[in-house]
Amino acid sequence: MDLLQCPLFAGVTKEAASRLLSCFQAEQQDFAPGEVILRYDGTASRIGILTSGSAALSRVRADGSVAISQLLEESDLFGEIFSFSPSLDITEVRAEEACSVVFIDKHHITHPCCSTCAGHLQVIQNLFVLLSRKVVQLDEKVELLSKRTTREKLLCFFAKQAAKENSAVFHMPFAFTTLAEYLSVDRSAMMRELKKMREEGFIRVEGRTVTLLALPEGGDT
Amino acid sequence: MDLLQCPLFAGVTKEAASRLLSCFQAEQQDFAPGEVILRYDGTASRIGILTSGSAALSRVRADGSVAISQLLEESDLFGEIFSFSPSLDITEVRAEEACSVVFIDKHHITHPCCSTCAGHLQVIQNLFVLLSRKVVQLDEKVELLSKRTTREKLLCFFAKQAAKENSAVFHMPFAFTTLAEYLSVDRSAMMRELKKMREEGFIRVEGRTVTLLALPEGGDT
DNA sequence: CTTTTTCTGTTGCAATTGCAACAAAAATGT
DNA sequence: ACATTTTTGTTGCAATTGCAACAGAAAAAG
Repeated sequence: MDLLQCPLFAGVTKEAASRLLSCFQAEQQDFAPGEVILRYDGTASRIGILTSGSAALSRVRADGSVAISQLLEESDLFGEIFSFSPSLDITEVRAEEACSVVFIDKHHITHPCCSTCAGHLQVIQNLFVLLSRKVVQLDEKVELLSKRTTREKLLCFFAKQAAKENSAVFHMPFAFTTLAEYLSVDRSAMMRELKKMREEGFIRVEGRTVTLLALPEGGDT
Repeated sequence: MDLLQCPLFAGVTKEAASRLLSCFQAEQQDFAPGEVILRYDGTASRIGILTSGSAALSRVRADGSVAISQLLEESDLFGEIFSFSPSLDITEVRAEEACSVVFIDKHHITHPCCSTCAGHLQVIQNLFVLLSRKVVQLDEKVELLSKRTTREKLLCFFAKQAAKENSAVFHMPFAFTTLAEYLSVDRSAMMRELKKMREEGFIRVEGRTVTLLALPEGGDT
């Protein structure tokens, strides 16, 4: 995606946007799949905006196991300001697909260098909207993790995914191994539960295509 | 807390703030402990700002069990815009202590009626800061819930609490029953684990005062 | 087109967890 | 001060889960 067409600059003219970018001292950077985009280390000044590709924010435990905290897609925000003071777990953002990222120092956003700049106010409003979206995403994650059993977590995730694609047949956005890290459950235990659910006729799984045959709970509305 | 001294109006003169409040068509309302402040029902227009007291945003499951999603304190934000489209669970904000709340329609914030209003830009920036804080809180919650075992959840929670009070001896901000709902685990199982941890000499518990005797993991730095 | 790596699928076993049910203690209301 | 409600503390038991270890399938790399 073109940075200037990114939701961050919605409602701002191209000219104003490019002026703002230099005013913000924005830095653009590309990342290959698997590369670490940012490792949280106490430096909480930069806000990252994913302008293309996909990435994951995860906590790597001392024993090496990984818990995916957030899945980041186009126009998502990330950065250490949005994180709690670090635990012993390593917190990092890693590219899933090839990514383009724009870094802006938060200072430039919250303290307008020139409030007269056309579009600055608009950008702040856009950031507000993007941040709201992140809150929604995190809230969704909390809902998932609040489910007591693996089955409930799976059903809730599937229901949300089905709602997104507006069909009982939907596509897994990532591998089952990744799903286990996202739901923060043991992979083999998750596979076992998945098998049970298949046998009991709740779902059908063909590769990464899943069909909800009976949707008990956790969906929208 | 006086609404005009709330972080939302930081850096805004009293005069400008009261002008903005009427411009925003802000509505102030008080709630007694236990009262429902807001039940999410698909009406996603109002942003709530808790100006005094404390409240909890929770999901009530079909079987009646409760999962506390967020604990809200002075100057916290809430509202359906920050929530995922509702599941079958009831989502509600309920007062813990006596609360004062100000409701503002989001429209007034994101679409300035009069961008010339002194302080409007400042309020939007303040909202950005408050929202960032909410993201941090939610991220903290996700970190807690991502822990696999009840023991890890407890230790992580205790470590954070100790960090907040900057002491290995700290005070539980709410009842153990509430803690179980917050960690989304069975209360009796949590008590059992707590007992084990006491016996193994990890912690000491006297009423609502907890002492961390050995802090293994999950703390800050 | 191999080779290597990652992902899927499975299982036994031990440990943890949720559930139900209860008694005692503490807090709350009248 | 007494009655009532809520919270704490406990336990047995069944079910779920994590862990470890593995084999085959699929995907990625060379």
